[in-house]
Amino acid sequence: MYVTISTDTAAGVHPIPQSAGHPRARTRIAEGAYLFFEGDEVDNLYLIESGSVRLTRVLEDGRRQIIAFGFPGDIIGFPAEGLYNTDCDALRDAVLRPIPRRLLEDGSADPALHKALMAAALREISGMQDHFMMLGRKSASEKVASFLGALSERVGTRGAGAPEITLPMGRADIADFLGLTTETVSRCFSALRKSGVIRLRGIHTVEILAADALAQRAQSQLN
Amino acid sequence: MYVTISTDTAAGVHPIPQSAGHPRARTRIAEGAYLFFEGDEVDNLYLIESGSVRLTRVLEDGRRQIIAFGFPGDIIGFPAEGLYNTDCDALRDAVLRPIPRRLLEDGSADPALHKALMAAALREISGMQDHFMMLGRKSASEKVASFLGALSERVGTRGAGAPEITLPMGRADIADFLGLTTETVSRCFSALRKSGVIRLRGIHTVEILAADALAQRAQSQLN
DNA sequence: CGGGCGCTTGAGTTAAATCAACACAAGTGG
DNA sequence: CCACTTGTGTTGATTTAACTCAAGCGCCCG
Repeated sequence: MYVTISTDTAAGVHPIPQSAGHPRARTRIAEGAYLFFEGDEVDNLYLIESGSVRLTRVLEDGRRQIIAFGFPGDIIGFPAEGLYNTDCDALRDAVLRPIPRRLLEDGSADPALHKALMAAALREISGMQDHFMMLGRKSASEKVASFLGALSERVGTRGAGAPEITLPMGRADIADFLGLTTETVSRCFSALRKSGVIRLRGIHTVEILAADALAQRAQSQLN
Repeated sequence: MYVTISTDTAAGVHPIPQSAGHPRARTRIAEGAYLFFEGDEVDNLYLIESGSVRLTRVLEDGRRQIIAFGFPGDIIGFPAEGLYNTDCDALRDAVLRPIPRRLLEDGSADPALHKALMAAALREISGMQDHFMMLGRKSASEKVASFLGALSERVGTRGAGAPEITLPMGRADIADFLGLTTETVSRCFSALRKSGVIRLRGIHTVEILAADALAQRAQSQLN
């Protein structure tokens, strides 16, 4: 999840063929369990079918950066020099479809899937570039607003009432994704709440009362 | 240039075949000239043969983030949904080998090149993740030290004397790459100079007097 | 030689981090 | 069933790293 990929873009243009990979095989990981670690040999990529995961990098001294959150429809586990380049664990119980690595590297075995994987990798590059802009050049409140806006696009419900997001991650995860502290994230949530842009229905459910105002705040810091 | 890609890794493992693309064709761009803009249709990727380029994204209000610097051996211009996702202009006069986009997307035309391009894209993803860690979780002095260390690895000279880097970019570019201001970058350079880690021979030439100390400072802020 | 741009340095300000306390819910065990 | 612990989130007070504003310097180029 790289903050700008809309559901349309992510799922629509190059859908993963149903027949892909091991058509039947599924990998299940329980909340908190790890799927792989940075430096492990890559055997499979994974298509997330349900649940959500967290891709992290850690510095020796413990500082952590969340590289991405993975939601249903996302493909995770692209190798660099044959190795995973992040840790991956489940935020919520997840079901994944393994896709053998050779289908990424060898175009002849399944051309359609190969193309879809390639497109996913390229989309990942593009999405990460938005994340750069966010990490490097946005204020705390802009970051949080951008994050909520992107999540709303990607995994929000769009029913009759106000759009709603269920956050599978905690404040600390959001902080580590945005390059902030939990306190700052919390304060930004509070500010959005107090100005009527969002409403919190429990800690993990965000109602978006004013999507336009949220979009404003994602680009300029008019409190 | 994504801050951790060593020359070995970048050039060694999956070299771009000499025959690639239009074997003879070359594109030349003069210092300051643009090669492409964000949103342009991608016709070619480019292998940088000489010179250096700058890949940037700009926010409506003018805030700028440099996504990457491109040096000889790098491949730039990976499309997302068929479009370039950054602007690209030359820091120094550059010579580029165009590689038709279809050779990335169609594996059958030139399998070896296709594989090499795929590997380059995957390496790019991995490299960007290091950049995330840097933007999100490192202090200004750590960022600058990391940057100089990475540049030294990538384009430094390693002769008899002290290793040396020729910076093709100005302080403002470094700032926009690291998510800092020019003033802060300048102060970090001065701090490194005053503590004897580097020496400046003119504004664009950095001698690394203590590579070990530089590496230290890239990970922990012992001034 | 003069002008201008890019770099450096200093002083003051500010956004976010840090430090600290507290609230609240969920889970545990007596 | 209630005390107690534990984890997570919120809020407040204070500190600090980096930004902003401002001035000066030096180098390149006409």
